[in-house]
Amino acid sequence: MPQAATHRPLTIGELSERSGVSASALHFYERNGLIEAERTAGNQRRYRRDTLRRVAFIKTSQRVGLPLKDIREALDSLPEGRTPTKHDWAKLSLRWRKELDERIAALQHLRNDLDGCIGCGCLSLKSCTLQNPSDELGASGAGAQRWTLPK
Amino acid sequence: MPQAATHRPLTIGELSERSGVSASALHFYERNGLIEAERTAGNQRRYRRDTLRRVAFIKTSQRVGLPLKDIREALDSLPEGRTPTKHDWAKLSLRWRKELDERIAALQHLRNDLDGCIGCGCLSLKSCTLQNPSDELGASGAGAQRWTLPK
DNA sequence: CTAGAACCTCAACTAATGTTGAGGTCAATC
DNA sequence: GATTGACCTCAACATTAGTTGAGGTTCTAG
Repeated sequence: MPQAATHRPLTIGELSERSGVSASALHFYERNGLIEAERTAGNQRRYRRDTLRRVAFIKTSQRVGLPLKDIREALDSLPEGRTPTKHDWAKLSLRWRKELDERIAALQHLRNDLDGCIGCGCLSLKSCTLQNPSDELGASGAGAQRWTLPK
Repeated sequence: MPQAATHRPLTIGELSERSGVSASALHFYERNGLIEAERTAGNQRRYRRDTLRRVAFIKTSQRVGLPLKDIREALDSLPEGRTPTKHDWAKLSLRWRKELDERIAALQHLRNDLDGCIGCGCLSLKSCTLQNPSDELGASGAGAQRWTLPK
């Protein structure tokens, strides 16, 4: 018995339920170029099943604090039109993991500083690396700057 | 020679320059109860010097992703009216550090999952802890939930 | 074939975190 | 004592990440 049903494209309701992302958010992602859909003759959306993985990636990336703009850029590295292979995803994940590592390092740095800085009650504005994060993060590569909040 | 000048309250321009926070943002923080100021006879703001530390705390907390609402709650634990002592700040910092630890732990967890999950290209929605963070984070205490993005 | 669930678009709204500008006042210096 | 930079308030705008609702269409089950 072939599992034809499991290859049927997903309706927006199905994608929403399976991904835990509301239909309105899916519309929003589409408007912003994060996902795409075919249309039926009657203009309803039909999603390729790998869109599920795409949405999962979006959710996961958001959970670690990335703005959609950055997520879209990353997704742009996936092949257009065809279902991404394992290799495509792995390549993407590698970059992502690197940034995650940097984010963790930055937070640990922050925590250590907190111990010696706010923790002791000093919170000196002049010398405190928490207040001048560019000194520290800048030295460890431009990439880390991406993780500081905008401004 | 006493350093009378160093105890003079700060104008908004001075506070802005020293803290690196724009005057309009300081206005905003005041409207939202994060900082406060005395007024001169001519209605201009004058900040106690410890407001500098308060603003530093706000900035630092924002850098690790906390919303102003939470920051305000934390600051509410500081004494009203008088300059907080070292002890006041230390108490506050202790709580903050705990949350920071939890955030780091959650991110590390996320990164480890990424290795085995997106990293391998599976990103299974059913079983992946990245997709169902409540399973994991929920088990390690309600506090960790605070760190997942709202929604 | 028809009822009702699911879907469509478009516009308006929300919330957080501010910025910008208009129109007017204060204060420190020449 | 006038000028000029710093300050004041208030309202409107910006951005991100969506949600809500109105009004209309499509799909599927009986």
